[in-house]
Amino acid sequence: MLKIGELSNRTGLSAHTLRFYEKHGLVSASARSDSGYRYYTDADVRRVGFVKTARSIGFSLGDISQLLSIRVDKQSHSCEDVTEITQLKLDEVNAKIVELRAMQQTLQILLDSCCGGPENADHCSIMEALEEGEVRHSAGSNAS
Amino acid sequence: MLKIGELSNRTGLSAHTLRFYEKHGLVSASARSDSGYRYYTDADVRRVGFVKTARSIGFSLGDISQLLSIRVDKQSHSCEDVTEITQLKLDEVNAKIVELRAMQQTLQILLDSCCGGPENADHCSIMEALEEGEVRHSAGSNAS
DNA sequence: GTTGACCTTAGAGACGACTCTAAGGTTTAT
DNA sequence: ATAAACCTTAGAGTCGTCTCTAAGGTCAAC
Repeated sequence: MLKIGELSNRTGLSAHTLRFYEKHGLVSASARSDSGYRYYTDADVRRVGFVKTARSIGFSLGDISQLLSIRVDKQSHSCEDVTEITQLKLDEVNAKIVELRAMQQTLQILLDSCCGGPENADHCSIMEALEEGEVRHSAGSNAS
Repeated sequence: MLKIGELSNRTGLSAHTLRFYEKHGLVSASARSDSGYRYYTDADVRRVGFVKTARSIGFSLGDISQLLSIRVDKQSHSCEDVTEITQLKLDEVNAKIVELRAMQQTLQILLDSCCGGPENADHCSIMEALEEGEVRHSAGSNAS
């Protein structure tokens, strides 16, 4: 039975984050002391580990919610349920990569077109390209 | 001299967005009617176009702020100033791509490891991998 | 019996880029 | 003269994931 600070030390997640996860229904302490302190069981610790691993792969808290509800009742769920979530995530990631590659290309073209020197920017080809809107890019939008 | 709705139609940016940009110092109307309506000049329209183009490439509003201040006084700025912003953006984009590719790989490995069938998830290898934390990935974090 | 490290809660703040609302004032067409 | 379509403002809400604060209660050591 760990207190929140001990769990925090063990997982590297802050106590704040653990409470935040609890508020969002991801992980809660199985027990509380009389004074209200959270006490985490080994099962809780494993659940936190699961969340942490899923998070590190890039699953959103919403995804993880779904995965957790599969986890607590694996009998009632199929591998297909799990792969569906995973596949959707992969699709998302792939879509983002496509977007970012378009940005990458455009930025590289702009950089290649400009001398980058100490000359004044009066005829800077990057500025001109932005001015003209003459920027080819297959996918668009979404800043940092 | 265009009113905000006309500019909105012409640029595809909503009037809300144009006002939002103004609030953040990106684009304002050069003139106002007696009753306070914004009137945009051709120069304003070009400035909005510049913002829109830069945005479509992936520059943040902060980046665009910097680019705009170069734009209004190109003499005092060098190509280097412009390429620096662009290079930083490219670095950001590249870093994100690396991150996403790590996620992509991990997700693909997980998908490959699982049958994805209608069997119950009791021995699902994806769930097991998340459980064990046995997930290899070179870069991590950041969900959708 | 007090210090100091720990814990509690509700709620606010941060990031970025919008998006929308409420409560009005103006312009244009009929 | 009235309706419809436009415009104004300040400010709140949205998304996701925390991160922090204020104002206190609790626990272990000395």
